[in-house]
Amino acid sequence: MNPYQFKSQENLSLRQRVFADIRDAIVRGHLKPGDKLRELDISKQMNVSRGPLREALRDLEALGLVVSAPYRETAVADVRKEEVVGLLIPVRLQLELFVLKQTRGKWDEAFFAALEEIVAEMKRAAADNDLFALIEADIRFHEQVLSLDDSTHTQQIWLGIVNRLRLHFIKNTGAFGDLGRVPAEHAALLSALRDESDERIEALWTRHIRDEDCLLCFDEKTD
Amino acid sequence: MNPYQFKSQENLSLRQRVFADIRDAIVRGHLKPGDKLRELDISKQMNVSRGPLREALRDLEALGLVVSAPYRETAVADVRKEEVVGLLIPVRLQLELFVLKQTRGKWDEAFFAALEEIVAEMKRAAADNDLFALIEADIRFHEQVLSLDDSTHTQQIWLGIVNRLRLHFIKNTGAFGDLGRVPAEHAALLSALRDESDERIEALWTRHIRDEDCLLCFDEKTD
DNA sequence: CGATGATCGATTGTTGACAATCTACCAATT
DNA sequence: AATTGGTAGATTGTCAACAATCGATCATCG
Repeated sequence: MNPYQFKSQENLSLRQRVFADIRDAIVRGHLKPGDKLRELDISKQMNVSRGPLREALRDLEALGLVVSAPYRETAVADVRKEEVVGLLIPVRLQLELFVLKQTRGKWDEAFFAALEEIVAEMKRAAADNDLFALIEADIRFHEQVLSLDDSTHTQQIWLGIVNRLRLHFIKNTGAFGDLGRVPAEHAALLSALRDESDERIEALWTRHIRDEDCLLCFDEKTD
Repeated sequence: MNPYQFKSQENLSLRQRVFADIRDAIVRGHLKPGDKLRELDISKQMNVSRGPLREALRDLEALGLVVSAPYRETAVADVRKEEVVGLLIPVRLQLELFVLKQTRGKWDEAFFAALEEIVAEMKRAAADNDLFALIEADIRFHEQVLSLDDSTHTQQIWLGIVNRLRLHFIKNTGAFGDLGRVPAEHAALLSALRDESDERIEALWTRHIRDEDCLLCFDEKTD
C-alpha cells in the first residue's frame, strides 16, 4: 500500500464550479440581495453555456441563496436576521448537539489535532483582521465536528443552512467588535471536548452558539 | 373589486412537473432505493428533453431523494430509520414548535376550520384503509400549521425534510396497526390549539411527534 | 496467473439554436 | 383619465446534436 495519502482528486463538473463561484460571490457580498442574475450575462462572463449555469442556479435556489419564478429573472435572496437567530441557529445547535451525543467516545487525537489547526487559523485571521477568513475558519471548525457523523441527513440539513449563515455573518460584519474573541471561544470549546463532562460540553456549546448571535445582535442595541 | 377570490393560477414549468412526477413515483414506492434513473430513458418515457429533466433531478438531489456523482447515473436514495428518528423528527419538532410560539395569537377561525377539514379527510382515509391518503393528510395538517409563519427559511427547512419523511412513512407501512388513531390524535391536537394553554400545547405536540415515530419503531419490537 | 493497457458501448456533460413568456411602453377606446 | 389591447425587446424555457467520461471486457505483457 501507499504510505502517502493523496488527497482525493475532486472531479468537479462545470456546473459545480459555476455554483461555487456564484455562491462565493454572494456570501462574500459582491452580489447583494435583490441583485438580478441574468443567465445570458453570466454565461457570457463565465464563458459557459446556459445549461450548466441554469443547473447551478437551481442548486443555489435549493440552498435558499437565490429566488426565482418561471420566466422571471433569478435574484439574490435576502436573509432576515430574526429568521436566522430564531430558526436557523436553533436548528444548527440541535444538529451539532445531536452529532456530539451520537459520536461520544469516537473523538480521537486526529480529530482534536484538526480542530487545533483550525483554531490556529482563526488566530492568524484575527491578527490579520481578515473577517472573511475568520468566518470561514469558524464554519470549518463546526463542520469538522459535524463530519464525525457520516449520516447523509446531517450533511444535508447543514448544507441547507450553512450558506445562509455565511450570508448572515457577512451582512452583519460591523458587529464583530473583538475578533480575538472568536479563536479564544473555540479554543475553550476544544479544551472542553478533551477534558470536560458531557453535560458541561453541552452547556458550553449551547452558550457558544447563542453568543455568536449575540455578537451579531449587538450592533442593533448600541446607541 | 371582485367579490370572488380566484385561486392563484400556478404556472408550472416543465421542470417542475417532471420534478413532481418523479418525486411522487419515489414517495409512492414505485421507485425503490437504489433504482437507477437514466436520463435518456426517462426523457423518452416522459416525452421531454434532457434539459428540464436534469434540472428536476438536481432538485430531487437537493431534497435528498436521489443521489448522483459526475458521469454516473442518478439513483433513488435510501433513508435510514435511525437518521429519521434521531435527527429529522427532532428537527421537525423544533421547527413546528418555533412556528407555534412565533404565531401564538394569530390563530383565527379560518385556520381552525382548515385543520378541521384535514382531520375529516384523515377519517375518510382511515375508513378506506388508504394509507397513502392518510399520510398525505397528516403532512398537510402539519404544513397548515407551518404556513402560519411566512418565513422563507421555515419553508426551506421543511422542504428539506418532508420528502424524506414521506419516504420513511411509506417504507414502514406495515407498522401502522391502527389507522384510526391518526385522525383521533390530530383532532386532539386541534382541540388543544383551541382551548389549552401554551405549555400544554407544547407538551402534547412533542408527545404527538414522538408517538409518530413510536408507531413506526413498533414493528421492530413486535414478537 | 496477476497487473496493465486498449477498446467499445452506454451514459452523462455541454453547447448553441429556437420557442415561449414576461415586462415595459405606447396607442386606442370609453 | 383610466382601462384595455397591441407591439417590441429582453429573458427564460426547451430541444436535439455533439463531446467527454465511465465501466466492462478483453488482449497484452511480465
